Amino acid sequence: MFDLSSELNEQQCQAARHVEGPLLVLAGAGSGKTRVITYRIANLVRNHGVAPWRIMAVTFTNKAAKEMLDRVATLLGEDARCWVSTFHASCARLLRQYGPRMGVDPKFTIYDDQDQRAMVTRVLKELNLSTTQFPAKAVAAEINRAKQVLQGPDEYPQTDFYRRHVQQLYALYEQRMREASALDFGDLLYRTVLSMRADAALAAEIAGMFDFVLVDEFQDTNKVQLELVRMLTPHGNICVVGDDDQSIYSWRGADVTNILEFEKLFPGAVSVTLDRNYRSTQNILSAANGVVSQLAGRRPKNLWTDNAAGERISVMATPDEREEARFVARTAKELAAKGTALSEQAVFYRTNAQSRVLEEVLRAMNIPHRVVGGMRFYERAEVKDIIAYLRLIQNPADHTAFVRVVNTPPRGIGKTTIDRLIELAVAKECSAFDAIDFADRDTLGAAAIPKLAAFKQMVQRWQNEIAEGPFFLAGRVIEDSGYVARLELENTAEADARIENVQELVGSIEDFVADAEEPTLDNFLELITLQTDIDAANFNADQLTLMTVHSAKGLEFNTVFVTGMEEGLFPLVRSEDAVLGDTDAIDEERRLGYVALTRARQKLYITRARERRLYGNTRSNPPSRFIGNIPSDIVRHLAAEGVKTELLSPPSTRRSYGDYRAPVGAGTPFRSAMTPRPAPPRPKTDIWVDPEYSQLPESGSVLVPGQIVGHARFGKGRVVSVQPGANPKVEVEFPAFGRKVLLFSYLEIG
DNA sequence: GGCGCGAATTTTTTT
DNA sequence: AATTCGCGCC
Repeated sequence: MFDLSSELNEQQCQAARHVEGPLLVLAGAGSGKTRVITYRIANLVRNHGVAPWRIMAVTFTNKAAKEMLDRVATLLGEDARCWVSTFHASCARLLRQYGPRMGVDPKFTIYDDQDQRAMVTRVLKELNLSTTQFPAKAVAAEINRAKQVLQGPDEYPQTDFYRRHVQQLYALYEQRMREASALDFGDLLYRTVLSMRADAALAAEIAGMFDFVLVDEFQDTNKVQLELVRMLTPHGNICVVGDDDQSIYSWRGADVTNILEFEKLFPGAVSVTLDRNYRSTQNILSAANGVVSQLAGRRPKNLWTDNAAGERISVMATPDEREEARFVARTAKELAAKGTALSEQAVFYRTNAQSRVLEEVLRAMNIPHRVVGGMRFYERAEVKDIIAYLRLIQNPADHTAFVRVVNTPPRGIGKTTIDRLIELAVAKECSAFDAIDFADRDTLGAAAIPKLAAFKQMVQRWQNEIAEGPFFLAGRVIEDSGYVARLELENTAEADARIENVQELVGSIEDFVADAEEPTLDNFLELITLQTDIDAANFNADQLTLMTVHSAKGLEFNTVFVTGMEEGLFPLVRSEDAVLGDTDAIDEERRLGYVALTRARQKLYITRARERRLYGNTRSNPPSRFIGNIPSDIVRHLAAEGVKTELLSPPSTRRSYGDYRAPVGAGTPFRSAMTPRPAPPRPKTDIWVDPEYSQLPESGSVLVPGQIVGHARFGKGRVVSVQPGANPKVEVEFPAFGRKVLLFSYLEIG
């Protein structure tokens, strides 16, 4: 017998023990959610004789899926394999398996947002619509939104001029996607649900595969996902886990009511609240509770802990964002010296734009750091190019891939040629790739035809070698297409960096081939489109982590810096929202604030800049209302000279933060919180000056000629000269490779 | 087919 | 401020 009670607290145990019928687990931050899920699975398997493969667990990220799988394996052994994957991956798998019955080509290619936008742009062109009136991005968003509420082109409301055109675009988009054998992310869910709705036998067959279904992060599910979950669980054995206080993706279609009204949606549901936190100090929890307790309409829970009070929350006000960054850098360094590894510390911000100054300062101070998010590896142009070639091999109808590489590197196939070829393809009702065969002198320029034919032959040659696998094919592509040769010719630091990225891609394909059970091209392509986060592997290096609050969800660190805690920035408010008094938007910011604070285990620093430059202009923001929501007795206001500063702002005499307390009760116009601060006279000492780092030279100049630096490919070398700029370049002399001009960011500084 | 200039755009982004 | 994008011209 598998004993739950010795491993779990009472609530956890109650949840893990639950067997049949709907179960809602409201799991506060740090309450041992994953533990409950894995123990519940173990309980089902060990104590109730459920076959692991009849349990389906759905998560949102591959990382979460992997972690769950690992932890189940720890409890039950490697062979106890349940179906753990993301919503999208599950659907992709079903669509491949049941393709013909679902009206989908089982060899479909998955289009990411970029590919989708390219397709929308094409359709816009085809319908001769202006891209200013109908921005591809907005149209794509509209299509995604429609799919999230299960509206096809026919159901799409044509209520006004704009929507009538979007409807046309949507319809043609769907047609072209079908012709390209392509599915966008939204399609994966939408098509699965649609087919199951249309075909009761199929729905029964799929639902019959699982006896128990479990959904993690349920507060982030949207309507299609809910529908899918319902169709998968006619038996009612559905367990969802989530926290409405951490719902931060409503702008992407996530619908909190799914979790708020779970009992209504699944009658007879049992709900368990996990409100004991094992992660954070009492003070950190009190701070987080302060921020979130202002919310109306949340599921009641009061996170508590047995942990010690811990340090007070440090709140630091700096003159500007540069000083803010220096404070963070210096503090992180000090803490590292005292034993908190950099990898145990993280810096959060509301918008990616804020990372820039932080990066500059950290770089100047030689503090190892990594930025999560931003441009992802698989989204880089050169990586997408090579992948587009691979996609074309697998699916020559893939329109976006074709257009992307038919003239990359340049092989004399111009815009006009491509446009005419697409026209021809539309006329012949085939893919652009196949249309090459129909090209004659009447339809295309005489010079273009042999070039296109040669391109087609090249791709077909690769297709004959498809069985050799992705690693072999990637090598072929790089060689035959002349892609890297062309970059080598350019001989610039940027081109070299791109070559390195291509090589890194090849390396990752090699890893895939070594690890995967079935290292086919198809599997590789599916993996990389559905799995975007490759840097997870490097998480162990001793580096300070920088990321947006959104990407921080689900993670925890010993020490957390939450930066830019200013009205307007965090909570981030666009002026239109403020005029409307958009309480929903502010509520979501509040939950975001809650997520940020609850990531910290031991130490929490909140920083704000009195003046900040953003998008070209300087503005001075009052402190975030969230700071005012933290009980003042657990806050330590930092300013000059560390310790003494506590005395600078005793709460009784100077309510400098209290002035910005959020309006009480819903409906209070947001504006009232924005009332300009009456600017209390502030003592000079309130300005924190760091004697050591304030005089730092501008970024890039930390390198001086003669210095020894490292490089992944060329090893150690000596700096010859430095070219400053947005992307600083460094000329380095390598013993074995000679002089190279390299991008600063590719160098390792010892 | 490539280059260059002006204009627009800048919240978050699990897949 | 900075980067990206699209258009127009050579």
